[in-house]
This record gives sequence, C-alpha cells and structure tokens, in this order.
Amino acid sequence: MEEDASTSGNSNISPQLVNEWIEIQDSLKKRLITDDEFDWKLPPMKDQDSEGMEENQDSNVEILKYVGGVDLSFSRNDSLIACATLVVLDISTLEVVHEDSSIIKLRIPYVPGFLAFREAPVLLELLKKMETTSPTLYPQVLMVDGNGLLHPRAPFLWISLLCHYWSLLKSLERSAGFGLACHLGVLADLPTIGIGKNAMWTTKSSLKPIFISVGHRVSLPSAIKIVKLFGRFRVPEPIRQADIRSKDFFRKHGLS
DNA sequence: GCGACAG
DNA sequence: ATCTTGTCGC
Repeated sequence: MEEDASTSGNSNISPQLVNEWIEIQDSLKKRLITDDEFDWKLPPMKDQDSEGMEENQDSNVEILKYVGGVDLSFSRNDSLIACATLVVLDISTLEVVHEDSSIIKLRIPYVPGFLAFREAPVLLELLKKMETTSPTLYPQVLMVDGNGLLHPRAPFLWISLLCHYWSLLKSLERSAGFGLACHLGVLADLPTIGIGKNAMWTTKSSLKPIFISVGHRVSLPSAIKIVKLFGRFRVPEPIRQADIRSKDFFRKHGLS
C-alpha cells in the first residue's frame, strides 16, 4: 500500500489537506511584497526609451550581478524521484558561477494550484545550503520555474495582465494567486520572478509566449526588465540552465 | 454536476 | 514533469 505521489491524477489527497494548503497560502500571502524591494539596481539596458535615464547618481548602490534559477526534473522509471537544481549566473558573462543539485523522493503529488507544496521544500534546502556554503555568490534575484501572482487559483488575473492595467492590477494582486515563485520568495525572503511556460490557457496563436509574473519583492515592470536581460532563447537562461543541468545530473547518477 | 488548471 | 524523430530556422 504505497502511495503514488507522481501522477497528475492526484491519488489520495484529502480535502482537509487541501484546506490546510489554502490556509498556508493565504497566510504567506500576507507577507508578500509586490514592489521593488532590493538593495541593488538594474543594469543599464541597451535600447531603452524615455525613462531609461533615471538617477544614475547612486554610485553607492551595487548593480545586479547574480541571478539564480531553479528547476526540477523527473526520473523516467520512477516518477517519484526528482532532481532539484539551483544555478546562479553572472549577468555580465551569462556564465554559470554556481550549481547544486539534490535528488529526492517526492512525498506530495502534483496538485494544480499547489505546486509549491511539492517543490518548494527542496528548493529552500538548496538555497539555505548555499547561504552557508558560498554566500558570496548567493543570488540577488531568483527566477522560478512556475508562476507567481499569475496562478491557477486566480484566473481573472491574466485578463488584467493582458490589458496592461498595471497600476490597477496592483490592487488586485494582493487578493489574487500565490504560486511557487511567491511561496519560495516569501519563505526564503528573496526577490523572485515567476516564469511560466504554459499558463492555464492553450496558446492557439503561432507564437509560444512565456508568462512572467511577480514572485516576491520585484515589481512586474522590473521583472520584465530582468528577464529581458536574458533574451537569447525563449526560456531565460537561468531557468534554462537549471533545467539542462538538472537533467544532466540525473543521467550521471540514477538511470535517466 | 461538469468545466481550463503552473510542474 | 515524462514518453518521442526529424526538421525548420538563425
């Protein structure tokens, strides 16, 4: 009588557990910060419009340098086994300056809307470990494979997003979703950005967009600017590297 | 009651 | 997330 924590058809998740999860999300949401709240500043962007020339006076403030990315990959044979990977990239070189992975057995199934309860614990461990192991490279902002405020439990949100009502959106955000990026950001007290690769509606258009949403302590405009710094592939480099290296690490140890 | 559902 | 070849394009 072993439980199956793998499948998307969530096996034995009790409604009371889901209620607990909802309460946790709601309480963590109270700690969520959706404005810029970090001690670094964005590097100057190459093609920037009117507001590009802000106060370049602050020579005291350091410029964003270390951007992190996290992702999980899964075993083909045993879908309970996953590899969680944390990478940190130097934004000026785009090189990976830190990498760490850990293979774990998942105890919680994937339940849409509650991804964080499955994936956040391992990722938190990796972050905490790095905090003591190599604090000098610790990411100033973290890109998370999953959504932030744009979250399945807040379906009305993307409508607002698409309409560009960003200021209006702010007031709505607080009572909206709370995805993995938020969850992880609040628990690690680290600025995060959510990167979704498929959101809750099928893209019928020819283009395959990614979905950038606020995680924690980074505003949506800033999040977008940061993601644009990695404009080489569809998926921004930190997430992409975490994904690649997570799969590589897997092949090196267990069977693919 | 069923219906769209991040990874 | 994962199972899967060739293929179109920068």
